[in-house]
Amino acid sequence: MKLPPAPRIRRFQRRLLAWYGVHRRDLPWRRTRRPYRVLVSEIMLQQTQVDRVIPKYLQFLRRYPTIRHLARARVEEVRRLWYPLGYNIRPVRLHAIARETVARYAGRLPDDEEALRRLPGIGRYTAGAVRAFAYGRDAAVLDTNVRRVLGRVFLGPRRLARVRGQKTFWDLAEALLPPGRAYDFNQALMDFGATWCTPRKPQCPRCPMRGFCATVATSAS
DNA sequence: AATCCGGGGCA
DNA sequence: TGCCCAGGATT
Repeated sequence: MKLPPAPRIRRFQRRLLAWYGVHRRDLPWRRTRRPYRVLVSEIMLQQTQVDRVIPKYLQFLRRYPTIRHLARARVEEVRRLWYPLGYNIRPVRLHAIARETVARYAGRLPDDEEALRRLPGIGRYTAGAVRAFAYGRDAAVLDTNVRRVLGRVFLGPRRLARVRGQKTFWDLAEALLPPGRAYDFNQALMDFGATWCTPRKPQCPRCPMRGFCATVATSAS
């Protein structure tokens, strides 16, 4: 697809980061960059809302403070502690990641995409999240929030309706990433989608992207 | 690229 | 009830 022109990209980056400075959420996993904690949060957040993850994240880390604690645990116990987050294959895979990381990587989670994605339960999103949030790398993330924001702002309803796969969105997410600021930019993008550019009743009237958003421009109101 | 996966919150 | 949620694995 045709990527947005450079000036628009810069304007989007600037306005998103400015918005983030004012409206960002204070979430437990933003208080650390330790790879293990980032990993636990990202696995829990797969298809699961932030508000349901927070208490379980804190409880899980109290029970398994390090990746070695988790690796030593019995999988059945980990599975019980997971309830009621759902997708109960996730704790099994997280436990397997802990054991494999201790066994093959001396307890240090890999920071390269290929090694991360060989681990069970880590796909493109989670690999990018670990690389950006734990290791400060310039890695893009694409989740349901980012997809909605980018689809609205840069594609608009007409083009959006014709998009099939995820490639368009990944290309956009990578093109927009400001080098050296992937942590804040990715967190900002997800916060923005979760609290401003929401599925229903988005905050268009006071949206910082209003001037160039491809969707607000076509909406009746 | 399409489908399936588990469970809870909310309009 | 139906939609939505910081996706990944399998086909």
